[in-house]
Amino acid sequence: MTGFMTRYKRTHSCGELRAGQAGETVVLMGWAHRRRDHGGVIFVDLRDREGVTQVVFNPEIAPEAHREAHRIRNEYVLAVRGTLRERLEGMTNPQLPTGEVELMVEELEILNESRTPPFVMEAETDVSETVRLKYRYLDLRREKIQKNLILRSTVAAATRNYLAERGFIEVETPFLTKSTPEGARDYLVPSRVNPGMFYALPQSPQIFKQLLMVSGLDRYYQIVKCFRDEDLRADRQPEFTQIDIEMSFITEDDLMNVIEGLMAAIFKVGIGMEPERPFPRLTWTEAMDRYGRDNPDTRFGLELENVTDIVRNCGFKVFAETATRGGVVKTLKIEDGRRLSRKDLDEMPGYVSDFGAKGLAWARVNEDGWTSPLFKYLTADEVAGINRRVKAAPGDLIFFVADSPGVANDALGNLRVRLAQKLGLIKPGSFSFTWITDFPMFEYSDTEKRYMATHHPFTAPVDDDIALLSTDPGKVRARAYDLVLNGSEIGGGSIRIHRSDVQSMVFKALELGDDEVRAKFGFLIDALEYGTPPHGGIAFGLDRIIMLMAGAESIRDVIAFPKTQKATCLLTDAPSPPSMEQLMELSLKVVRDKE
RNA sequence: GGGGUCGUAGUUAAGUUGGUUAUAACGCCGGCCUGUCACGCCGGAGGCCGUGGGUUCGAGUCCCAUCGACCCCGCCA
Repeated sequence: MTGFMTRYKRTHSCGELRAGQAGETVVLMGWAHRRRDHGGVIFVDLRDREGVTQVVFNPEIAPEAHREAHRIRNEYVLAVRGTLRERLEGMTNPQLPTGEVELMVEELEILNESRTPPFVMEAETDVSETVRLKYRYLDLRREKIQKNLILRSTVAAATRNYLAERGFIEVETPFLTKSTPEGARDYLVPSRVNPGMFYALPQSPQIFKQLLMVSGLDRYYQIVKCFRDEDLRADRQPEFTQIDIEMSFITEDDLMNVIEGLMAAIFKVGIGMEPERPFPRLTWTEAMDRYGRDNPDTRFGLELENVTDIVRNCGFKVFAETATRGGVVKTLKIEDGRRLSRKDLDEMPGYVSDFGAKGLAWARVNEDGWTSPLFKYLTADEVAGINRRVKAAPGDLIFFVADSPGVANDALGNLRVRLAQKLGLIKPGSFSFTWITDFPMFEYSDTEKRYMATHHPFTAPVDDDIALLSTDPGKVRARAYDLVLNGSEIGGGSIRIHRSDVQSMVFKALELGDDEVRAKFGFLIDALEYGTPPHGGIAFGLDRIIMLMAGAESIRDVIAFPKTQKATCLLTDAPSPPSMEQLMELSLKVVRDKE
C-alpha cells in the first residue's frame, strides 16, 4: 500500500490515546520503538515525541498489513490506520500512559527504513558519550534528552512572556562585533572585506545593552548566544545562552524584585517549584567567611569557622606561623565524625591539595580532649576555645586548613560541598537561591601585576567608595550581585557606571592606558557623555538553569548539539581546516607552531 | 599548560603470573511461535583488542610515544 501520506492525516500523537477513545478510527505515525513478533500476531511499540502506543498486526484482521509488518525493524518510520481497542483484562500495560488501549492496524505503510541503530533509544542508556555525540540525532530521539529540550523551550517561552508583560523589549545585538580587553579569550572572525582585520564574537552583549539604555529603550532583554574561548567543564561550553537583561532608572532592589519574580515564574512552569521570596542575601565577605566561596551551596549548613585568633600563639608551628604571616586557620566541623569511613578520610588531603592546600589537619572530639596529631601542641584553653567556637560535641570531627585566606577558603569551601555529598546532607530536588552582594570591585592579579575588575569594568562602585578608586582600589566595593542556586552561579550583574568621569577613574585604576581605552571603547565613553540614565542589569546562564532544573549532570545534556571537552563537534567534525581558497580570500596564512 | 579515569564485536563490559581457538550480555541475521510489552525457544554471523613503535620464542596483557572521550586544577571580567 502506498500513498498513505496523501490519503490520510495523522489524527493523534502516540502519547494521547486512552480507553475512552476505543472504537475510533485513528491514524498514527512514528518510529518502530520495538517489535514483538509472535509468528501470528505482531506487536509494535510506535513512538513519537509524545509517547508510545502499542499497535497490533493480526493476520485475521488485516493479512496484507500483517505480511508487510514482518519487514519492520527498530526505528523504521511507520504510518498506520486502524481501530482503537480497549485492551482486555490482564493485557494492559500499567507502565505506559497509553497502556489500556492498542491500535488494531488495518493499513500500514512503511514510510522509511532505518539502518540498525548503534544503540537503543531508551530513556536510560549506558552508551558512551562519544557514541551518543557522534549520532546526536539518534541520541536526541531519547525521551530523557527530548524532555530537557522541551523544558528549555518552556522556560525560554515563560521568560519572554514574563519580561514582555513587564515592558521589556527584546533587541538583537550583533555577533560580529569588537574585541574587548579584560575577560575571557575571544573567538575571532576574519573580515574578508578588510584584510587583516577581525571581528570578535561577543562574550556577552554587555556594551550594547548599556548603549540601548543610553538610547532610552528603558527595559531590554534578549535570549542570546555568547562565546568564550576558554577550557570546557561539565557546566561550561564555548557557546552558551544567556538571558540578558538591562533596566534604566533602577536600584539593586528594583532589579532583584523583577528577577525574583522571573525565577518564580520559570521554576513554576518548568518544574512546578515555587521558591520562597524574597531570596536571602549574603555579602561577599560573609559568603567567603561562612562558606569559603562566592557561590555557596546553602542547601545545608556545615559552615566554616575562623579560629586564627585562638591559635595565633599556639605551640603548633604551622598554625602559629600562618597566623603571623597574615594567613588564616579555618575549620569545618562534622557532627558525628564516625559517619566518615577511613577511606573517606584518606581521600580528603588529596582533595584539598587540588585547591592548593598544603595539608589538612583533623581532630576527633572526645569527652576529655581530642584524638588528634595536634592535641599535644595545644593548651587546654586553646582546645576548649576551638571547641566552643565550632560548637563541638564529643564524637564530632574537626578539619583544619591553615593557609592564605584564598587557599583556606577554596580548600574548605570545596571540601564542605564534597562532605555534604558524602554524608547525604543535600536533599534531592531541593532548591536554594541566594543573592551575593558587595563584591570587591577589583582583585589584584599576581600574573598581570595590576588590579583586574572582579565583575567587569563598567560596574559602578559603591558611592561611598568612589574616593578610594585612586587611593586604595582593593578596598572599593562594587554594586554587583550574583544569583546563586545550589552552589552554582546562575546569573550575575551590576548597577553600571553612568558618568563618564567615574568610568575614566575605573579605567585608570585598572591601569588601562588612555590610548587603549580610546581604541577599545572610546565609543562607550563618548556615549556616557550624552545623558546616560542610571541603569543596571543582569545576565543568566540559561543552560545552567535548565541543567539544575532537569537534574542533569552535564550541560551537554541540555544543549541539542554540544561540543566535547576539546571544543570539537563529534557529529560534524568541526572545527576543520579551511581550503586554500578560503584562506587566500581572507588574507590568512596558517602558521604551525613547531614546538 | 598540569593531574586523574578510560579506550577489547554494533553497544556495554570480562579477560588471571605474558601462552595456543579473545569471553558474556544486549543488539544483528535465520528458523519456530496468535497476547506480548526488556516476549519466548533454537541456530548463526560478527574482532585493526584506539593508533604507532619497542621488549619477548610469544603481547589484549609489559614499556615508550601518540590520538580520542570524560572529570578536575589553572583559565572562565
